[in-house]
Amino acid sequence: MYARVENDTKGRRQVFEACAEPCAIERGMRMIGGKWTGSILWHLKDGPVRFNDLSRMIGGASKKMITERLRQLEARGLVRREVMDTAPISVQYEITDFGRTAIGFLDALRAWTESLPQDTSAP
Amino acid sequence: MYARVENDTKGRRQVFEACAEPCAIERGMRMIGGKWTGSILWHLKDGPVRFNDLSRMIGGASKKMITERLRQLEARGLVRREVMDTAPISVQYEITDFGRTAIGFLDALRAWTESLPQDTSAP
DNA sequence: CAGAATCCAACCGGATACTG
DNA sequence: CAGTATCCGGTTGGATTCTG
Repeated sequence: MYARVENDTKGRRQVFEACAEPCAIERGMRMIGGKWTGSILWHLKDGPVRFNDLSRMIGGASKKMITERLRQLEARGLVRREVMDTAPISVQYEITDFGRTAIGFLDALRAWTESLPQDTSAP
Repeated sequence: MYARVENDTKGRRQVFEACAEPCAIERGMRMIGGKWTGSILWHLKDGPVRFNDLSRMIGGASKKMITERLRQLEARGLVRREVMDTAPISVQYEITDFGRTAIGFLDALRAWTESLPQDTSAP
């Protein structure tokens, strides 16, 4: 089981892939290398965050993207979604223990990127 | 200097970006998270490899993609291209010292991916 | 051998508007 | 607040053909 094909509400074909790539590097990249995926995981590392807060933390990504990536991370077991019974409604996203196993790698990546010469920004 | 815009031979707009993303995770991902980029770097870690050999090592990627990614890695200083004076012509790609600084976390990624349950493949 | 050129369908992702 | 739905232009990347 490596690729899952479903139809969305309008019957359009949607492909979810766990990646059939034999190279571990490549599979890993497709697991957490998607646009915004790493950032989301990173911003969840210190505790649960609500949807709109996450949206604000990751400036540049549209809500659509954030939602898509969160759903993907949830399906892969890296993130947990929890609906709080408040008014107005609020939803919390939390990194799972499994998700946390990826933080080490992400931190190595962060360190590497920040060490680059043309780099003068904050994480 | 973060985005460079050029026109190709047919005057079509081409955008090369060093990524203006303020988040280091995100920038890093765009630096080495492109499709096949990590794999290429990984397969160069043990010494110079020729174009077609690389192509064969990374089954699934078209020559077009390999070429594109190699050019990108070269432009970013992670890889060196060397034309050997032989007949027929042969070209070697070699990882630079700078490129080698990325191998650490690529290996962390590999280890993480291989530890995943549904994983039964070789790198 | 090591690409470059061209074509084109599929996918991506931002903008916008709407909802319970 | 936390999304969903829809539109749509731009980009991606595979297939194919050609070349020095």
